[in-house]
Amino acid sequence: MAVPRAAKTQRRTRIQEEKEERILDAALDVFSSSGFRGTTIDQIAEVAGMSKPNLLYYFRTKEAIHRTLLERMLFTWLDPLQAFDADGDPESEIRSYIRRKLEMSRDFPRESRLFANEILQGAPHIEDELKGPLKALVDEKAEVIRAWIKAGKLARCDPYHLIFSIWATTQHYADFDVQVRAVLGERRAGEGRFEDAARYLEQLFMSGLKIGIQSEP
Amino acid sequence: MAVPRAAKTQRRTRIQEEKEERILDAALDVFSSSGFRGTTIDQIAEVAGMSKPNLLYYFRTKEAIHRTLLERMLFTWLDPLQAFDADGDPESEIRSYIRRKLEMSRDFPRESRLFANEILQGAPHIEDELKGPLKALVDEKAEVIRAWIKAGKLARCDPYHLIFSIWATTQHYADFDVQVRAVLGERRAGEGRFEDAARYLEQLFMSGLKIGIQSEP
DNA sequence: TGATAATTTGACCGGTTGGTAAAAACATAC
DNA sequence: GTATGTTTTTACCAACCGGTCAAATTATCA
Repeated sequence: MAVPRAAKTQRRTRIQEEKEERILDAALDVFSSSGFRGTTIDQIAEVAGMSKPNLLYYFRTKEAIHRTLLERMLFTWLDPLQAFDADGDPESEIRSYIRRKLEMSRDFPRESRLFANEILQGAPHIEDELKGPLKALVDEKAEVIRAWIKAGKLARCDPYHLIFSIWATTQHYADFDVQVRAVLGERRAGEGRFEDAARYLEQLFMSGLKIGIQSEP
Repeated sequence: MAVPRAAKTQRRTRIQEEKEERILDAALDVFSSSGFRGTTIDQIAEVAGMSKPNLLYYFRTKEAIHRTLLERMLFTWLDPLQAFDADGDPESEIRSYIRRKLEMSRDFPRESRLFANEILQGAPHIEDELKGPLKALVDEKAEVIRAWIKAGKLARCDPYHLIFSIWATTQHYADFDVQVRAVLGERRAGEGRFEDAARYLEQLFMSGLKIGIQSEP
């Protein structure tokens, strides 16, 4: 009897781990650029270099692959915001948050697009995660920001929209990559665009929030 | 002989115009939330309240509907940037550009999501539009911004990334609407969120670009 | 080595999908 | 009325899609 995913040995074999990883990597490729419904198992199988039934031996359904990817992604997604430290000072905390998020757009664009796709379609698979853990985390960090404002370390502003604007501007470079490249043209669309973006965003947010500037009482 | 779309009369009849409009509206609904491949003709037909073959009498293929929507959308999409006036002053021009883009996110979220979907999938249908007309327009406006900076009316910054950041922050409220609502919670997710966003973004960009502030020579 | 379990394959299935054909139903002009 | 052109419907098809099954192949280990 061939029960998938090694029910007998319980411990996953080397070959299982490798194949599952290859499948998830291929699936991330396809899902992130075609969305859930736009992706076929055959496409994933082809990218992963195996037959469809073989792939389905490791993941029983298309949904199972997608679910696994979303779970992994959400975890790393919340990570930078977790690191936001109430005891740090606003300047370095916000600055490094922006930098980290931008690095994620540069290094994990597929994950960003997978997330964007999911949200665009109305977040059918992760609505609970958004309303639960994500909201809780943002609420917590918004409170931190509010405290900084009260302490006069930051310009008065809506903490939620501040967070939204950091998400939007940084993820833009992953999600709208094609557009960014098209507009910048070949000459400026190299890897340097991320450093340019970092410089610009730092300036925008730092002086936009009047961090380190004591003008206007 | 029944040639679709009135080849004989040449002029489109009232009934044709109405039906085509209904189809496009329904298609915008479905395409914007499911992407091209994720959308079925049957879904569009059902939302439009007609049978699939009847729908295909007005648009011969799924692609034809999609193409029509994208063309229309691109036109209105570039409109606010067109309005960017070199002879105006930076403060009011940028301020009103942000306001307009945000209004578009509020009033035409489906169009925004249609565009986002297309870009996410690598812009297969509009790559030429991006590299041609869009790039040309942005190049032109970037030059305007550069001139403002040279004239000391604006903080020194990369004009392209300035434009990107306005796109990103404003469109975020349409494309990531589900997430925004989830995070804000029921209490704050009403229509007022757009006014909050407008206030916040105005502050961010106005003081971020040091418009009207003469600190630091 | 052989026995046993894990992996891979090819053939297949029912449902869906984009799209067609032809004729029925409807509108319009004379 | 009838003739002509337009719109809608019914029935259909071939390709595709997610997933199953049983048999064949390969790895593991006593």
